[in-house]
Amino acid sequence: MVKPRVSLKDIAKELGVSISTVSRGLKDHPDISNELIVKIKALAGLRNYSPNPMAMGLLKQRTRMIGVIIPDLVTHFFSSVISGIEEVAQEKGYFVIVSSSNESYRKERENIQNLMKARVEGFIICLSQETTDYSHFEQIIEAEIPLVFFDRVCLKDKVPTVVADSFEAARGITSHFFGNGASRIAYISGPKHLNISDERRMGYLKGLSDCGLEFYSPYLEQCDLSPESAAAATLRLLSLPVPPDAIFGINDTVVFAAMKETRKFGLRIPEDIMLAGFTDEFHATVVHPMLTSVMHPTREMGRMAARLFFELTENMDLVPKSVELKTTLVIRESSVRSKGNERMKK
Amino acid sequence: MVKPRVSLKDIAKELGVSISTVSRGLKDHPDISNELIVKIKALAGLRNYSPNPMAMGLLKQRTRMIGVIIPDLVTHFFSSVISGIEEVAQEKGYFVIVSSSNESYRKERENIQNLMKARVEGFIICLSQETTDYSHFEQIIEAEIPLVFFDRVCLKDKVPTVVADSFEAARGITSHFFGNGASRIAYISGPKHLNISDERRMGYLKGLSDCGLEFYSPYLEQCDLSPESAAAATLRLLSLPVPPDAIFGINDTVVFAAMKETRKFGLRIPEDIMLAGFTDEFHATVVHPMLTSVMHPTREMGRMAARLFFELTENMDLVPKSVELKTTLVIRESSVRSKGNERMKK
DNA sequence: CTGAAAGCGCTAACAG
DNA sequence: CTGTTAGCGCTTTCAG
Repeated sequence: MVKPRVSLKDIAKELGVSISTVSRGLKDHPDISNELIVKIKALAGLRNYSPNPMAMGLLKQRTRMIGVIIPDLVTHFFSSVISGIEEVAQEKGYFVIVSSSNESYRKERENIQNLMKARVEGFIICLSQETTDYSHFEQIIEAEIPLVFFDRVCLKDKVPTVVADSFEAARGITSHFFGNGASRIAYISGPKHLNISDERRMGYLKGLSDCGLEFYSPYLEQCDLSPESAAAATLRLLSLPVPPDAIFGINDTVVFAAMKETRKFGLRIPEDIMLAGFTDEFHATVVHPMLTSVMHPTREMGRMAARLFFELTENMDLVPKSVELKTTLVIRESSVRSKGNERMKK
Repeated sequence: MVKPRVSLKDIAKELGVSISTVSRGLKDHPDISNELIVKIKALAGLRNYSPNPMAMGLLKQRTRMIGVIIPDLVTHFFSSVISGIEEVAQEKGYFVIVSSSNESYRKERENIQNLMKARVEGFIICLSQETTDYSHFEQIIEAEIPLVFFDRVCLKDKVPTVVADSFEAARGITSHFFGNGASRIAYISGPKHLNISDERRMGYLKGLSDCGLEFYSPYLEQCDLSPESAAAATLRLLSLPVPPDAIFGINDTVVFAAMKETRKFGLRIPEDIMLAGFTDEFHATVVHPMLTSVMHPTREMGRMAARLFFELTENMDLVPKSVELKTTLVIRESSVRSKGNERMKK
């Protein structure tokens, strides 16, 4: 097994002083003579001493670990948010333990239990798609363990949250479509109970009415966020007696699937039908035509979530803050009928 | 701060017995009376007791944490490998701490230092692109801390590794191109010192000679794995007096960039030039034309790395094992000139 | 059958 | 200026 690392005791013995002297010397305690401090530090450096975090943790009851639970690691959005979290966690000397719920409520609960057992100091969580019961979160709150939600959120009166301005963004996409000549605009949403589904739906409706368009309920489609289900929703839309001439989806993965389906259906993008997504993954510029998409400040979302988390650790009585991050509509080929691949910001 | 959790002491006090009795009761020690065991377990369950991992860690000198260092989290390949690692780690009751080196040698060293300080029980690492000096790895080995490499590897005589069959795969792509009518086959490689660059290059050369093609050195291009640098390499290839009629790249990201560049250059895929990638990301089927790619068993690579890791923790004297995982060439539109979007496996 | 005591590595209050 | 002691939560001899 692993070689035991040097401890204060080892150094103390080697120097012929007591353990506490070494401990103090290492932190420049004023009571220790300068020469001793120098000697202690020299030896500690030589032996590559570093304090045992478990001993410290036991003493201070702190693990410096944050538990992060996300629906899916294998996604540009989530992995990018995690980089953001990691960035500020590292600054603060914290480690991040990521567990994926795989969009499963059961797994989400399990992950929380496991991480609580591991004594993480708190949680940063994005709800699984299935989650409609919040008792496991209440449990965290009751144990007075810091908790922050991002993107998919709940219990906003008790828990700080970071989200994108979904409403505004969906409204923006809708009127962008309209401005480019579309009048039969469809939206493929996600599970109803998710805040992001709902807010984007509201923005969509507002966008329609802003443009003087009627809401036609078959144009409001739904999927479970998987490519397969998104493809099926797309097919339903395209098969309508009067099919839409523009579609946007709750995220880019959904729209990539819609894009494939549209092409299979024999329609041209954007000539026959315009497309736009949400999140602006790297791959939006890789597909052809390049995908118009609402760019999320994903890394910043992670950073912000971590910042809220640390605010909370410092003061658990804080009134839960809700941060809404601005998004940007990045217009690309998939929603512009005029020739030219312009790429302009809203 | 966090509420202190119940300890053995709390339960012991409440039951009017000693701490050691509770400790024994919880693990069905034969010396404890059955009724006491029942009472102890009941109360422990009620109070939601779980042993403090730091106390255990201090005692047993084990943290049950694995440090994983990868070049980049925001990539299908790496996040998928990590899911695989997490899967088996979780089975074994281990946690995974992921840090990204961002392809930086400096950061890679730092991450190792930090994780050693955190007393992870060992490492699973994929080298950063910049890494050519291996002293930080030697340090891990000397400390007798378990270490496993995957994908980008080094020190194979000392460290167990999991890689894909790069040589065979590159050879396969080359002859697939040839079989589909290409004769001027180019390869965009990555940094020279990476094993994956080199093995794929060797496979490419073997493939050429298998097909009776001459090696033409301008067709062996190189990039630093960024989309920008891949695009530049592509442009150099396309601007050659006699440009290639087929290109494959060291990974899909590179080829996505090549695809964009090719289109910008005004060439049709696959009519004018065929393309193929490595890794088979999800997005290979999203681009148009769909990308032929060498499918990596990414999740399995993670699982295998974790398995090797645990073998190592159980016996540090094991002879380092090198596992090579089979890949599959998934043929899609980007490399097939006949009409029809066939999708067949090799 | 059960309790007391030592020790894992460290800090901090209390003595000198 | 430096050492001793207690204690963080737990397991494990060693004594009852």
